[in-house]
Amino acid sequence: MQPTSSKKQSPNHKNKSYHHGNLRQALLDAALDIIAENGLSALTLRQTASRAGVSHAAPKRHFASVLDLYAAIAEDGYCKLRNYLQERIAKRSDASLSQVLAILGVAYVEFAIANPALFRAMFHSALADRSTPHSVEVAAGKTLDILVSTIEQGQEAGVIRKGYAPDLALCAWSLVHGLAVLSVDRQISNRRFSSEDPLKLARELVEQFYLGLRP
Amino acid sequence: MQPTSSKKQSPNHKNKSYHHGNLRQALLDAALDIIAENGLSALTLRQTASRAGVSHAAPKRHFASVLDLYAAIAEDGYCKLRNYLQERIAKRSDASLSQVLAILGVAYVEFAIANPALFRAMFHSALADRSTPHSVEVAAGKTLDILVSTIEQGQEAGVIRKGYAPDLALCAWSLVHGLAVLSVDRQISNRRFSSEDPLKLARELVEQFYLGLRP
DNA sequence: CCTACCGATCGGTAGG
DNA sequence: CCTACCGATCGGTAGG
Repeated sequence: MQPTSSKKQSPNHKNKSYHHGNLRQALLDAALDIIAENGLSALTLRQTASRAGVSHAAPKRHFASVLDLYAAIAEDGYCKLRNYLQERIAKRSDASLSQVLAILGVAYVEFAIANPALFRAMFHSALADRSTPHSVEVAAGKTLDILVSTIEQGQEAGVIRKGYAPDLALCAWSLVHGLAVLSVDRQISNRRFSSEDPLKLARELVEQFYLGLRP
Repeated sequence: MQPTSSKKQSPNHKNKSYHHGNLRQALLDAALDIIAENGLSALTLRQTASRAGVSHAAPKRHFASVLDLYAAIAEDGYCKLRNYLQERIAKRSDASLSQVLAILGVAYVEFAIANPALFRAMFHSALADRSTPHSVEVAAGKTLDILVSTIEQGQEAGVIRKGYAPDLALCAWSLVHGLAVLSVDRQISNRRFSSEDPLKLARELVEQFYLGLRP
């Protein structure tokens, strides 16, 4: 996967008027750059506008507040995550349902480590304080559906134990989400765990603990 | 467990001079109140001082910056978490090592849900952006040691599979940390999961998935 | 989408 | 630990 990056301006095309082809996307890219470089607390509308090369009044058309900006980042992030998960499954079309579950779990951690700023922003608690916008709910639901439907198929095939599929999905999600969060927040690398590579640990973890999903 | 709360001033004792018996603790309590009410982004030194009833210059003696304040909250939080985990184990002195592991896992989620503001602050990514202060590392290490030593004892007793204990501890930690984070961030209650009570889910989750720790 | 303003709030400091 | 300042930055808005 490729890191999100921003091209400030078109190189030789009418530099005088800053009318972007897609200012909204430019602002989203700029926001992720800011978060990646200076952390979540550094994200302001003014900084975002400045980095995107527009005046501080310009973002108003697209994002009424920083919370709206966060929501857009989260929605975009869930879409990217969903695409990444689906790509990973598509590459292994011969995999069994149990293997697909493992692939999803590892891919989730991969995504978080490859896009730490995006991942942090997606789960930033500022979003949770207010009621989550509907657009974010929808995007998150679609992404989570991949996991739920895989589990349901596994139940039909008899390789996953009975139970309410969304609950089992939450268990599987919690496991890899915890590892992803601890990795992104540097809680792991700072300590004395043997595996310097969190992905290696993710594979072992998924392999061992997803036993809890079997009949 | 009792929520952290702050007593602003002594009721009838020399109200003119705001010399607290323990300003540092009063500031920590005020900070948690602010986070609980208005979120992490609302925490500033000035607001903290104001809520503690002192001038905005007063905190300087105790916390040079907001990051120092966060570090102190995190250090305090790890100590509280450790005490809570040990209390929970002490109440069930007859439990087997496998049961102790399950108790620790559920208690971790309980702590997060009972102290959401503290839990969020402990893992606030602002801490992770900078190198974690040594005092926080020490407090976190002591807390994590409860889990590691339990696993080591379980390995000696033959009820936990072989392997580098800190790695196994990280697996167990990731599982409950993921559920705790998703609960605190309201990612669970908003969706279609059946269990309205995250603690009920935590018990099932720990019971099923800690199977991955068995030989 | 820009410039030129505004009031509010922040961290910081001098002096007591 | 307080008061009284300071420069910087923020979100917001009027007018083009």
